[in-house]
Amino acid sequence: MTKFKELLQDSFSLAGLTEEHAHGLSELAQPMSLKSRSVLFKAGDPGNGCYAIIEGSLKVSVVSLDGTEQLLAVLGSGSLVGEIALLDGSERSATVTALKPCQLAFISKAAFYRYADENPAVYRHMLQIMAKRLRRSNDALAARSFLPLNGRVAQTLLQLAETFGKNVDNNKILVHYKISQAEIANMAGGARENVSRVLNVWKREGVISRLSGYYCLEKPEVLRAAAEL
Amino acid sequence: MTKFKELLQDSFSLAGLTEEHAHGLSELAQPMSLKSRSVLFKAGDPGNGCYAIIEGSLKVSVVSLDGTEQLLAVLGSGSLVGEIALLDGSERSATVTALKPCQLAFISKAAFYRYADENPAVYRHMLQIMAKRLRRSNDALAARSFLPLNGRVAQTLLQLAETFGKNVDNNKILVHYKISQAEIANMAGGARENVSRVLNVWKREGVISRLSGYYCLEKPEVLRAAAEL
DNA sequence: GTCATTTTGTGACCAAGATCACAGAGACAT
DNA sequence: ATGTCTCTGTGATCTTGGTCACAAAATGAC
Repeated sequence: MTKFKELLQDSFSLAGLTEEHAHGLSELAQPMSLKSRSVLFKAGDPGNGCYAIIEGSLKVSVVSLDGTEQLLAVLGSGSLVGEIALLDGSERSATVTALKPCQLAFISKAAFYRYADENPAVYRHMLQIMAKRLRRSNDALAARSFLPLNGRVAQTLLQLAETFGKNVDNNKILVHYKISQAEIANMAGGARENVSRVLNVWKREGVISRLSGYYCLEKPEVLRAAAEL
Repeated sequence: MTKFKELLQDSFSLAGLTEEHAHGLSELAQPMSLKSRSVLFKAGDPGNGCYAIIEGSLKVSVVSLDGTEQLLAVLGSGSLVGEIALLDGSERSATVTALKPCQLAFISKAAFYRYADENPAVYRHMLQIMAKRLRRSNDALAARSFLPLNGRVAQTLLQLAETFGKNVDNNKILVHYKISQAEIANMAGGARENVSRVLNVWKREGVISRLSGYYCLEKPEVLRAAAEL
């Protein structure tokens, strides 16, 4: 078996599928890679398949007329992107851009349905993923209307921790991913300057710290409290 | 066949399933009804199934600690509610309350999966619904960060028009659903007073009007322009 | 009808956060 | 090391929209 297929299988397993289905799907997928900063697709493009992230990370965002962007998610290996258009047959709903060099696996619409029809577990799994996404999206929306900026920043940090966090010590979480304030601001929906202020208050209070460029959540419970609806 | 099952079948057909599957599912569903203003379930409750709306309407909302609520959607007959918890096996993600007396059909988790495993078309259909929901949720989030209040109100009106609108004349849309400013404000994410101001500006400009309690979108294109990201 | 309750309209004020304007720090290429 | 970027911190405004406070309408109950 090729290296690619092994990785792909791992990726699907990670995402919660059985060994067997991960293998089956990996047979149907097209390997491809993407340079950092390049765009996988833009909102409005036609969409005829989805991608599994084998390695690397990318961002899902919506860009407004004046060029400001709202990040919907930052995804790492083991995640799926581009499912929405695959599933409802409409155009791509957001823009996806590589943040780091990526190894992807493209699964065409036809291949997906062909395989899933034979293996309903794949459908169940996909539905589960969609449910999680919807849950998160609704949470973000609720946060936008209930939480002040610091709460939204807390939420964003916790979300990043979910995807990129490594537990260290007693419930301290190291976010193993280089991220700028500007990006956090785009996710939290606030101005970069104000995010900076919020972050500094927490840094002074020892709630978070920066270790060689990575954020470390020293007291996640404080953040969780701030993000409470 | 009972009246209930007929209605249910219609409901599922409306939602895009074939006659045959609508019939199959209707066999598995439990009829139930709900008085106006009563709560179907609350965020945090355990969830073991979903509901199809045969008749009536209800709202999906998230309530904050201090009691203010954010409406995620207002759903009418032919829609499905409560799928998220059904699909990811977690607790209910939002609170659902009847706005008008409702006829519902409860589909248990077990019944759903039993039937869907035999009929993959049901899975495909469900995925399509989820994709649409996710799309809308993401749009709302983007609107929250890009659009000023009037844009969000415009978006809300157009969304209501999608669910409850009847086309009349040349592209005028009558929203056949009684809704208060307070509810519009909760959907758009703004204070009721300011929504009132926005609405009045449009009323004066002839963009919208009220016909015996119902809003009528006289110039939907103006609203669409205002809601443009 | 008449009274009560819920919606709606509008002004005056206030506050959270956006925007502007820089200065200092790091990163990294040559 | 030196210069060029891109990131970060912080103060000083400015603006949107939230909050408060009512009055006027509309709706419903009896």
